[in-house]
Amino acid sequence: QAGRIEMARERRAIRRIESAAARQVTFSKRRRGLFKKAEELAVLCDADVALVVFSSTGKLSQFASSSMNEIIDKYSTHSKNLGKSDQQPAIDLNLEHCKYDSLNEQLAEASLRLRHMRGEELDGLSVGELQQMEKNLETGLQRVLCTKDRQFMQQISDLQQK
Amino acid sequence: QAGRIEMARERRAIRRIESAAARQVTFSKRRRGLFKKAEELAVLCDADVALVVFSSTGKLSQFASSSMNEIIDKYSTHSKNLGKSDQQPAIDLNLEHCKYDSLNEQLAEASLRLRHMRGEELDGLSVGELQQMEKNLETGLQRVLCTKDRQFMQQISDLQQK
DNA sequence: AACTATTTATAAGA
DNA sequence: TTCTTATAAATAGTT
Repeated sequence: QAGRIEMARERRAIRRIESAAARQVTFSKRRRGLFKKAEELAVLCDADVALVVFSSTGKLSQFASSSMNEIIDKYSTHSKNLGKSDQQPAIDLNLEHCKYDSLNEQLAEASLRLRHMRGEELDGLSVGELQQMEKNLETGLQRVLCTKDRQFMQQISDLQQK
Repeated sequence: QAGRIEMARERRAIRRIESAAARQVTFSKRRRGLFKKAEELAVLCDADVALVVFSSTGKLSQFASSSMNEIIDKYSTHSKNLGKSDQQPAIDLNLEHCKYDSLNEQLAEASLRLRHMRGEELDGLSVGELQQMEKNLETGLQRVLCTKDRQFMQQISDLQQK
């Protein structure tokens, strides 16, 4: 019985189903079963249950006996208080939402700075900003030159050792 | 059949179990089953599954096929992008998710490039890459200097007109 | 915790 | 996807 799972007709080991079609069919069936069980547990036992499933194609399904955000918050608090903090700092949903919004802004800002560094789209900048960039570019250039020289010398001494 | 659930010996309606003792026993049994099913779905169908359960006494159990925080993160992103409709999965969830992922990658890449331009974290770079950067920096510097000069001259001619 | 009668879940096929 | 059906698994009540 070990290594076997619920089945019918034939027994199937618990391993990734290779055929994408069969995997999809099984996913459909089992997902329905899992969600049903989740809800039943919540109702019968007065438990708070949250279930999030992403299919292998990235499609989301979810169930929450109360509010998903509430449960996640509760989970975060709980795991934070355990000190054990499984991974990252506990998840603050609001923080996460902001993250997505600000990601776009940060990326826009970073790529604008990069274009500036390449000397593009400089027209809107003030003289002070241009001077600051000049300073940054000169510093960067010096460091790149130093690093390049160091690498050349390293290569030379490597060759001399042979 | 409606309103009935998996059972044995006797059928039981899906309602909160009043007796605390019986509720606790059922909770134990069903929780085990639910977690098993969750894991099986994840393995068989290559799905990402997160399950959080609080018992009626407030005790936490959890299962996550990968990292709980990662899944919650993913969920947050999705539901954020879904806007109000927090039930039905949207058709382009996958697209949204990819977008978020790639946003992070792009931002990471952009900020690394910026640090390189400032002469930081150069040690991993090849001589060829360093030479390319040197060229870019010099070009950028030239353009910044030209723009700065142009702005100075503009200021002077502005003053002369007054 | 273990048992077991019975109901569900589900794999395969249509 | 849905239906059917044979069979495995889950589980309610009991011990």
